[in-house]
Amino acid sequence: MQPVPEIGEGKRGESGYLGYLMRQAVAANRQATERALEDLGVTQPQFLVMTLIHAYPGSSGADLARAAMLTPQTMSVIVANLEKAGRLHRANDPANARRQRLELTEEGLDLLNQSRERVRALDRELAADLTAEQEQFLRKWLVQVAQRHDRAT
Amino acid sequence: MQPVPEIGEGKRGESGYLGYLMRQAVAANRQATERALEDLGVTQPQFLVMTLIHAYPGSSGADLARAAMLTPQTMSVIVANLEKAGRLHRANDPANARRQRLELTEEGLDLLNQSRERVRALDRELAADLTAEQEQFLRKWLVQVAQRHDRAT
DNA sequence: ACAATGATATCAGACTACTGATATAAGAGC
DNA sequence: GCTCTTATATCAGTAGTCTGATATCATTGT
Repeated sequence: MQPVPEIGEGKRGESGYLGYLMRQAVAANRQATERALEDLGVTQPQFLVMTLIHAYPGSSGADLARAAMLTPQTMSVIVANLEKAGRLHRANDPANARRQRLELTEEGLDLLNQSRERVRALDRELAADLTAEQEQFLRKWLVQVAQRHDRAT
Repeated sequence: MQPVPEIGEGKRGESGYLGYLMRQAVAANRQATERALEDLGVTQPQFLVMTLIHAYPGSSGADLARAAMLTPQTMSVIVANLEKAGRLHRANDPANARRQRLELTEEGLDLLNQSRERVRALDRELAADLTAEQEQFLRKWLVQVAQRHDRAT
């Protein structure tokens, strides 16, 4: 009663939907990432948001939501969890009473630096078996896929 | 204060983390898929599970969880929502009192057929600009990424 | 026959992620 | 000045996803 194929076989292999294969690969990569960050208590979305705040300090929640392709509501939850853990703090924006400037705390910056190394190592593995041409083709295709559907929104 | 790059620029373009670019592409594709299935009231995970049940009728929740690389608990939620919507029903397994055989209802099968066409159309777009060799390379790489991290579990 | 192990389903709690609705602040146009 | 639109933040509700814990059924080993 379990004729369910293994990864790499049947529809779960090279003959499956491209969309399914992408999701399968991303899911595997996400699990590997979360395992790597587990002992730091950092999730993948939290790592992404800390990275963004570090790159663009003083951004608002709305800014971060746009950058991460998430809704402001979703970002608000992630930011709240990071704040609860003492990894960022909110400051008033002198020019706009509605805006909240988000900045990493010392602890947040420290965690980000530790996390970044591990994530980078995982990322290098992804391209380990590729030639420079293959990697470039891949990157271009991934960006195109994101752009195509983004425009359609 | 919003120097946040557009998709395709800076870290969100070809120079970004491969893992990030993959996620960005998958997120865009998922949004396109959910928009295409919106009026049917079918989500992407629901479409996946209906497809699996159709391919392997009588599977248990645990079987489906393995096939979809999800935990049994997650699958239980999706199955419960599908059941609540009248798209599948549970039947007793004569050989195992614990197991529940999952099967699509008429309505579920009908929805699956409508959904499948739309998803297939989107999937063809993904490969539209690729040569046969490029597509084959891509498929192989995606499967490899999934397999690498799956083995490490 | 019985105990240990494994498989299945499910409860509880947490984090992401969405839509929809609401409230308030800023900016634009008149 | 006043309104209309836009931007921002947040509340409420739903769906998907995880880990951890429990309970029950099946199988295996002795």
